[in-house]
Amino acid sequence: MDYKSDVKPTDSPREAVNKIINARRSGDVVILVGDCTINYDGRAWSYAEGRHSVIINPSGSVVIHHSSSVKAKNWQPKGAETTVDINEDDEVVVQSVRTNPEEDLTVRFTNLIKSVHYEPDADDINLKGSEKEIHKYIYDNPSVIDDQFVPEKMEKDVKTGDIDIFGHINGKPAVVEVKRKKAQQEDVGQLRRYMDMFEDAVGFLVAPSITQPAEDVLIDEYGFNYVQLSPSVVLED
Amino acid sequence: MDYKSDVKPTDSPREAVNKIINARRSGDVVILVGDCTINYDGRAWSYAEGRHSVIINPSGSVVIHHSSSVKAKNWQPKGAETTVDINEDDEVVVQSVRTNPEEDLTVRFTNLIKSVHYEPDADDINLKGSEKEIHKYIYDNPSVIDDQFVPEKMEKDVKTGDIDIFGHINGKPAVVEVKRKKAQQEDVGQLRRYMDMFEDAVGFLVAPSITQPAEDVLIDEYGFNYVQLSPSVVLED
DNA sequence: AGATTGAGCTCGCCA
DNA sequence: TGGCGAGGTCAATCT
Repeated sequence: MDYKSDVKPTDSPREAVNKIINARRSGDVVILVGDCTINYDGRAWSYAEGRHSVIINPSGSVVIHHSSSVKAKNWQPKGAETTVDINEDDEVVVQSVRTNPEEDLTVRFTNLIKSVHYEPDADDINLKGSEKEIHKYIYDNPSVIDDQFVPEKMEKDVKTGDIDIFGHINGKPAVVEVKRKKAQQEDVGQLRRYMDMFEDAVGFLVAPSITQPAEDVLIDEYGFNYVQLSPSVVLED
Repeated sequence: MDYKSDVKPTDSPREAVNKIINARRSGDVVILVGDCTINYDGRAWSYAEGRHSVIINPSGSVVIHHSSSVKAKNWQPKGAETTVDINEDDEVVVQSVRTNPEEDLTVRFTNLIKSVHYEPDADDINLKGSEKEIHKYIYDNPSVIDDQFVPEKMEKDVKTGDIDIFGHINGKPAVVEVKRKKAQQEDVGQLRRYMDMFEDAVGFLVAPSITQPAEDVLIDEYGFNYVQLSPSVVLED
């Protein structure tokens, strides 16, 4: 692998583009750093000027960051057709186009400071906790909901979505909606949509905590139940 | 600005760390590229190994990308305390800690290939469209909802949230809920929550498009109305 | 400081 | 392919 092919500040735009195209042709990730204008047009639109870092992956996906924010300012998901070229004003231009939805992202570098190219790894290793684990924990330990709760099905399909855990309490249908973070009004609404499917059912919202307005609506207005359960309790199991 | 201080593959970990610390001390953005292990522990937890690019901003925010995804694999928002150091095994280690919530992100480089350092810009320029603009457009052009619609208030506070646009039609209260993308069942539920506040009201869901199940519930079950309106129509105005 | 909402959410799963 | 839910969502706004 040739680490010398990165773009340096002294390179002409034409040299820079050649290096970048070569790197992309050999399957490298390319990161460009410099002053640029960014035009995005698609589901929404945006325009920006400033110093950014632009990551171009071999898959065609693009991510653009500015130092002021941890979130990407612009991007293009994998599957986009991404090209790097030079325009009539001798500026390096990155264009990334996707269809369905049709979206166009164009970055024009008025000052390309430098670039980094590197060969991606074949496969990486990833481990993380998920909400599914909490479902399983409750299914295996139904008494955390109610002593009388008998779980029957996880991810039960109904007309308006998936019920996390469905079962019965003393012969009545029981609907359990699980959130791994603080529950809000939207989550109460989700539970209500499921509850509308049944007659005389008992509803539970399970979360590590709940906002006051959400609790008001949940309990006072709908008569559902709140069960406090932290992901950490599940993980320690 | 000294562009020569970037880390090269031939640098020792100790040289690398010195360059990085100097760059960060002078307020530069630092991007590290190499093979690393990533430990995150906080609201959730995760572990990963692989070749990543790590962006460290002067504010302390950190973003970690892998070539396989357009979304950041790990991150730390601005305000985090981020340090770069060397461990007893001569490996470059990035540690980023924040409080409230307490979260720790640690990246250990088993092979730091290279880095890029650059001075961020003082301020960038940003322009983009927002949902507020659509609200204003409807308020100014109420006939897109209904010929009889008379708007009265934008962002009207009610118990369960904010009604986007509130008004009257032939003496009846009218509630308008606006979405800038394809409407789903959740959005119908939101409109319903607002409609529950009034007697004999007329409800409108405004969106560029709507999913079939959402339209079924909206119209057949609740008797509300769907109005097709694209952000692009608003922007052309 | 806490709560709510918007966002080009992306990603994965399943019908 | 479309719909839906999960996510460490973050960032802005207001109370």
